[in-house]
Amino acid sequence: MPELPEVETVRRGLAELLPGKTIQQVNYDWPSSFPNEEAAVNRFLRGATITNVRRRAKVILLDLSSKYSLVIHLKMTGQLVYVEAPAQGASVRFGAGHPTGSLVGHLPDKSTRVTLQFSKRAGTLFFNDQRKFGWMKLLPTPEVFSIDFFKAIGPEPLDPSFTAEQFRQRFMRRQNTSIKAALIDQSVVAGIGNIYADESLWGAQIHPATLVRQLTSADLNTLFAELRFILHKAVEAGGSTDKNYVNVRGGVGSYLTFARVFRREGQPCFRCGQPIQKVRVAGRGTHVCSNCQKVTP
DNA sequence: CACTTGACCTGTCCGC
DNA sequence: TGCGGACAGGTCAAGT
Repeated sequence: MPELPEVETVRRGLAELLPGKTIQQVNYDWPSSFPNEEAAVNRFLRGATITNVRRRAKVILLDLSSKYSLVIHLKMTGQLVYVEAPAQGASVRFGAGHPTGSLVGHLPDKSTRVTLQFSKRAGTLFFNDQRKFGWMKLLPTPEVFSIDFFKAIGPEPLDPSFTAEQFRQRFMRRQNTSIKAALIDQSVVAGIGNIYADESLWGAQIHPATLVRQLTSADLNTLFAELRFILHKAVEAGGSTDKNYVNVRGGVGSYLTFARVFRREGQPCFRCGQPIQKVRVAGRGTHVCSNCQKVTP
């Protein structure tokens, strides 16, 4: 569920909190969540100071003074939550900022996979991941972008130098698939998942099942503009909290209060008033107004 | 090569 | 109330 806006929100939160902090203690309980050799952890993570916090696609990079980086993918249910307390535990106001109120939780909990405790009582970072799809990998900083994951990742959609022309070009080799499948394909453009694919396709009035080859240049130009608008709006809102997503303080994102189709099945379309439908496209639950998002003939 | 499907996991919800 | 199954959807491996 964390897509570009959620991961960027987490990155910003970490960037305010972590640089200058030194990792004193590391605890982990699930191999696939933390696939690192004990020796490497001792040499390059314990005792290292965090120097920088970066993002590429849906991945967060914590650069370390050891010249290694902790590369983090949250996948579906990953959370990075910081508390100003030692690792033995602390209360967190989960859901803070949500209109229905907040829930006080305690960390670590049963979804905690990795705990990083900082020295000089500088707090604790918890990596929680209910479904265990996410991971934290320790890699030499100069080599992080050489791993298989990054080799096939497309450009950053919010990079100011990324143009509509380049955006259209990226779809050339995905002519025979649906526009939704192409949009969530990370090798075409980075960072887009189910929420912002549906939202931007509604904005561009394109039905998600439309084949790429059926779209005109004008359609793709509109989609490019809508996608950038939606992603900017979502970053501004601190992302979307559907089920699991929280920011580094346990608070929720508010984009879904602006959402036009996502999780609005049965409710009236803001453009034409017809009920939003939930269908299946590219193997994903897909929200669409079939009245005003026409399949291009 | 282009494209689709299943696996990885756990929690929630729905029908019986 | 419990129980099985569908569903949630990011990425990769294996399939057509």
